[in-house]
Amino acid sequence: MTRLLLADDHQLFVDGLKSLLVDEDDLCVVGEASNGHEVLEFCDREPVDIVIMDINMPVMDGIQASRELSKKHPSVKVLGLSMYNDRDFISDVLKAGALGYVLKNTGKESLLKAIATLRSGESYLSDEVSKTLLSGFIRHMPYEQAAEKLSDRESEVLECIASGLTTHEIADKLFISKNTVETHRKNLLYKLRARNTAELITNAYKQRLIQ
Amino acid sequence: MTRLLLADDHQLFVDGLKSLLVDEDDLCVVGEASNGHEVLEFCDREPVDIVIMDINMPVMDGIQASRELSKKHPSVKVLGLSMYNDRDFISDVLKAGALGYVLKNTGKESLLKAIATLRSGESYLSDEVSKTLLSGFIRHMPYEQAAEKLSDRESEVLECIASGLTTHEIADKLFISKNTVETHRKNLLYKLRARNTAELITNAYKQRLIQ
DNA sequence: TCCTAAATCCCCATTTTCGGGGATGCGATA
DNA sequence: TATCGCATCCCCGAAAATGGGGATTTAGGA
Repeated sequence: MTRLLLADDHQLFVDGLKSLLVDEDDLCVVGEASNGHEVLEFCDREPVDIVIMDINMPVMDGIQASRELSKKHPSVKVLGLSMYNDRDFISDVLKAGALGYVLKNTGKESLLKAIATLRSGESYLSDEVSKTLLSGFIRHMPYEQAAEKLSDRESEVLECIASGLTTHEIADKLFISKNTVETHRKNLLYKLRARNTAELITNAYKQRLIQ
Repeated sequence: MTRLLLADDHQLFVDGLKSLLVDEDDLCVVGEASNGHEVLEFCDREPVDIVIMDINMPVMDGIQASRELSKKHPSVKVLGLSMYNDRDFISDVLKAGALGYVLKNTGKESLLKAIATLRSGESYLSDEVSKTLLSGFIRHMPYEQAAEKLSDRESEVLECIASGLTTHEIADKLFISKNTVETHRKNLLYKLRARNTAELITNAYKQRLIQ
């Protein structure tokens, strides 16, 4: 009997999944969570085999939750669930410790297969997902390593830029010189491979660095 | 017996809903669709009482589908379903002809209530949703009328800006003078209430005008 | 200890945006 | 018909961003 924890901030989706899984007699939904914190709390209290975790959740998202979980409860397996078939995104999820990733637009069979595979200790990626990952690795190898993480300060500056502040205004707000802000801006443009502010913001959104 | 058509591009969600609704003996899921076109096609073929329609779908989204449906099949009632509790968004859905709107993060009960209410010919908005709508109308009245729709050309220019093209490059791409692009850019800044390109792109993302 | 990354600061030339102004033609619609 | 929105085009000056260059300090890891 596999003990499942369902984590999704959309109650309706959780209800649907539960009702979908209740027919399977080797599966048992032992709990629900609507954010990452609740997942961690639940796993502290009760034994769980697999967490079926939506990635986009408020308070603490699925990626952060997977990271924490793999530290505190390495025996708990995480199956990532999301609508996004995006290379960087999937890559983040797997790096965070998830053993599997399933798109929300796949069917019941795929989900059951993923659960069974994870249960046996192997990892599971649906066909579409593994295709996306592979194509990414092949095409964007030089791009990949350059997609460095932003420093805290850079993220802060990025947010300010996105909200429409000019370099000078950001300098005032953060109590630094405008030259410093200019440097951060330059580094952001370089790191996000953008030619100007517009592309910077677009890429930031696509790479989920803001919002 | 109420005939339901489920429209959502996430097969897993559809499967979940179906399994959730199968217990209700006054409800009957007569079909599924994964985009707006399929909804219209299905309604051309078979009688449907209520379409439970995800708003964010590829090919033809729920808003467009609702609009078409209210022309061609006014008897078919639409229950909008989405994760977004956003005033403008909900308003668009209702304007498109949907009789109800339910958030995906509400529970089974809320959905059943919505179906029953729509069945009786009344409209249904969950508590959260109606709160959002009302607060919006009260707070943003002057803002509201100014949130005009963008023209086709403006949207096109917006996309170009977002992808990092300069005014000159956009002019070349669209075979117009750069003065024209400048004018469009100015109008975009005005319409989206942005002070500069960065805020323009940010607001465009927030108002779902791109991506 | 040495090395590196991050954060801070500075200068300068070129390009682009921003925010005013104004103008024409066209098609819809009131 | 007359107005209105849309798309097109034009000019200009001030402000900001862009893209080079260079620099110091501090904190942390190898």
